[in-house]
Formats: sequence, structure tokens, C-alpha cells
Amino acid sequence: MESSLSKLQKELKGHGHSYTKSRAMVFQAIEQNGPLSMHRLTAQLRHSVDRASVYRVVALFEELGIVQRMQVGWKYQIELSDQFAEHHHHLTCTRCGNVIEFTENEALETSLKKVAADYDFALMNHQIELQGVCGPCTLLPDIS
Amino acid sequence: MESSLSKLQKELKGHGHSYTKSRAMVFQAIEQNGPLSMHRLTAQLRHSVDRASVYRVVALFEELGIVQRMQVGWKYQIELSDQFAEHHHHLTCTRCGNVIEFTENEALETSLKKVAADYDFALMNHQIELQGVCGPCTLLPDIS
DNA sequence: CTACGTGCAAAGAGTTTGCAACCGA
DNA sequence: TCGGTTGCAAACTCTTTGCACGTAG
Repeated sequence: MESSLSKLQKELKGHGHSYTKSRAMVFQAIEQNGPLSMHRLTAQLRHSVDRASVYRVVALFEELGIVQRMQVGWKYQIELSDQFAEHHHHLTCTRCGNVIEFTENEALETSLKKVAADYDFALMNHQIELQGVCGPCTLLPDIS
Repeated sequence: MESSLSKLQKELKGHGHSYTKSRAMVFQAIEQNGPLSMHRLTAQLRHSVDRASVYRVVALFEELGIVQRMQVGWKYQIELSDQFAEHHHHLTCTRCGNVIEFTENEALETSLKKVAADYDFALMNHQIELQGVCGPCTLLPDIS
């Protein structure tokens, strides 16, 4: 709690930006709620931070690598980036919409590195999105 | 050329939709240009298909699994899906913006299946996006 | 005190929708 | 012919911007 805010403060000041109430609020909203669409994020902060400011803060956070966008189907959501949350990927259930985070296993990481090496790329970053049907949903009657 | 259009026709009729000029044109534009943003796609078809119709056609194609969206940073692009183009993923150079397609190796696929199994998911689909700096760009002088 | 940050309102993209005309089967 | 499809224009949603005021350092 306390410690991630002070880390945020350090991160901001270190790059010549102020630590402000709005920025702290946006950060906490993301930290507490996990992956969040802009719509839900602005809705949640409706009474405390202006929509335009939320966009500006998120843009700054992305620039500083504090948050990142993750894809969920066609939309995106904002979440803390690896610096503030452990590196991970997502498994989305296409039935119930539930998102599960998973951390990469070594074999997976090795495979990715190999691909990059094959194409003479210096790998900087990567995203993996898996879609499927989760266990509980498999037991449900067919919808279609 | 001919054959992919007739496959398109079959796909449309098979699901109770008409094979129309607009749909053929949208399909060809995507087929010939590879990953394309909506902006570029509508621009390219400016004189032959209305913007609204392009959106409607793309929506239908996605529904039928003819095309899919791929993420490039924050934006997305439309490309033919596995049914019409070999299953593949993308390696994007963050310097020059070049996108290289790569086909998955077996180790990678196995790793993904393992992850899904670990979480009791029936894996339906997946996307992988790698970002890095390509060989030629590595040799360029620093920008920042 | 000064520059950066914010709220408000308005502009700008990108995307969707209603409706009449059109076209494929 | 008839229902699905398209073009056009307008509406909507999401995001960005200009400007005056507020606030951190």
C-alpha cells in the first residue's frame, strides 16, 4: 500500500514530474482493481478526477512504463506494468469473460527467445493472450 | 487469386450471406495488402466502398472468422485469419515499425498448451506479439 | 513565486445507426 | 419480387486540446 505509492512518487520525481493527488488516485484505482478499461477507470474516478486528466495521467504513466495496455478481445485495459506487478500474461474465458493471470514458464520464455534470435531481433517486450473456455464454463449447457 | 475469392463466396453463402461486390473488394484489399488499419483500409476503398459499409463488412468477416484483429502497440490492424492465411504471429520492430510474421514452433505451442491445461482451460485461440529491434536497426546510431 | 498540473468545455477522431434506394438470388 | 446490403448523413463514443485557474516544489 504505502510502499507502492512511495515508489510511484520516486518514479515520477525521478523523471521530473510532480507527485500529485490525481496521479496518486489514478494509480491506486488501477492497483486496487487490476485490469481496468478506460471507461471503468474514468467512471470510478468520476467524482475525484476529471476524465481528461485521467487520460493525461494514464498517458504519462504509460510513457514512464508504470502502466501498460493489455488486450481483451477488441478492447484494451490498463494495468500496472512489470515494474509494479510481476511479469505475467492473460488467459481469458470467452464464455464468462473471466481473466486469469499466469506467469510464464521457462520453456515458453526460451521458445520466444529462440524465435526472436531466428529473425535477428533484439527482443524487448512481448505479450501473450490466450483465449479459451474455463473449467466451470465447460460444464455449462451450450449457449448457441 | 481466383480460388480465395471463391472460398470467400462459399464461406458467405454457407452462413446465409450474399456474395457482393463490396465484400469481395474489402476481402481483396486485405488479402493484397496484409495487415491494414481501418483507416488505411477505408482510405484505399474510398472510391468504391463507403466507410460505413467497410465497417459492416469487416464486422461480418470477423464474426465469420474470415479476418481477425492484430494488435500493433495501441492500435489494431485487420488481417486474414488462419482460415485464409497460415496461422502465424508477429514480431514488430519498435524502431522502423516493420512487422515480420513468424509461424510458431512446436516447443512454443506445447508450452502454451501446458499453461492452458494447468489452469483447466480449453484453449481455443491465442495471440503472441513480440516487440524488439530488428537486425538492421540495431546497427543504426542511437536516436534518444 | 513559477512552472507544471488540472478542470471545464469544446473540438476531433473513429465507429455505429436509421433510413431510403439498390441489388443478388 | 423480396429480403439482405449499401450509401449517405447524422448520431455517438472515445480521446485530445486550449485556456484559465489551482497547486506542488
